[in-house]
Amino acid sequence: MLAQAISRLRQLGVRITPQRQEVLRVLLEGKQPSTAEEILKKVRSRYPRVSQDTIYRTLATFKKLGLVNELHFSDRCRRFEINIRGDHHHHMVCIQCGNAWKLPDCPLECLMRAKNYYPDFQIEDHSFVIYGYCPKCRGA
Amino acid sequence: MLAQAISRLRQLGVRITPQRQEVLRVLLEGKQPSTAEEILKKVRSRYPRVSQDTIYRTLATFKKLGLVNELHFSDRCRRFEINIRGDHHHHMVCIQCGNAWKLPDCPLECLMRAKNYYPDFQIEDHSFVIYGYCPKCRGA
DNA sequence: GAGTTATTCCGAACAGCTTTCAGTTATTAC
DNA sequence: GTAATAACTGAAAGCTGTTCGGAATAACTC
Repeated sequence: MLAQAISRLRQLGVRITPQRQEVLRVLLEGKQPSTAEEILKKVRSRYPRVSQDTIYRTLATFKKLGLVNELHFSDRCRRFEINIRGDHHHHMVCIQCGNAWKLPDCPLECLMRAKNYYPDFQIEDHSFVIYGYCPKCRGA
Repeated sequence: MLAQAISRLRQLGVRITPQRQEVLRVLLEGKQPSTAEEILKKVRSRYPRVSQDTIYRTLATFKKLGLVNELHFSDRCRRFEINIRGDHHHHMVCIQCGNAWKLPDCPLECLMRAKNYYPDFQIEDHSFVIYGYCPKCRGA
């Protein structure tokens, strides 16, 4: 998985630095979409001197290459998630703890209806997010 | 419309200040969900001394009272929209110019499927956004 | 293994938003 | 009306997530 991603980077003519490898590793391991800060923390547990803007720049690079998706939930920070081919999905997000779960499917019907309704709009992307309280945070 | 909203504020025990009335007016006039900065600019054209934090505070108050919806598109700032009863809707947003259009419907099916899939998650809200290029920005 | 050039690190800047606090004002009680 | 008071406002400072500029470093090319 990591090896795959790295060879993909190499193909794309991007330098493979230890920092980038580590960011990739963290993204692949992370089960939740992560904020830059979370990623930084994890990367620093191995490479303590990595600066936060290396993280931001790396994520920007990966995003441009399509290796990573950038997500915006209802808080102020961006989250990043590895983009695995054929794994298009949406999220259910806990307002309390910020954790996210994959939704079982995608509102395709709605997307098609919108397409018919606004035929001249050139659709590029879409997002569906459900907000609420996860089982753990419900009681607390 | 404005009078309605104001009487609703009064019912809720919130003070009716000129600043708040003006924010309401701007929101009711605005056809697009607006950023705090846009709202501030418009409010200042009548009340030049209004501070930005009054805008933020007012919007937070209105949101708490359910008078206003907060939206998150793919950029980093929040947008606000007047919440008219019975007018639940989602948005189609132009990546270029930032304008937004109301979608004809809501991905209810998808929401229900998610509900069945994660029965212990307490759903509070949801958002569906379509991104792309509007007819005007397509060519440019 | 030397050169080149992208990438990294660091400090500081920036944008959007929030807090604090002193002063003002819309509302309530008289 | 008038006074009391709790809610509100404006100004400035502060916070958080993100980006920039430039010198130093190190990955890739030959």
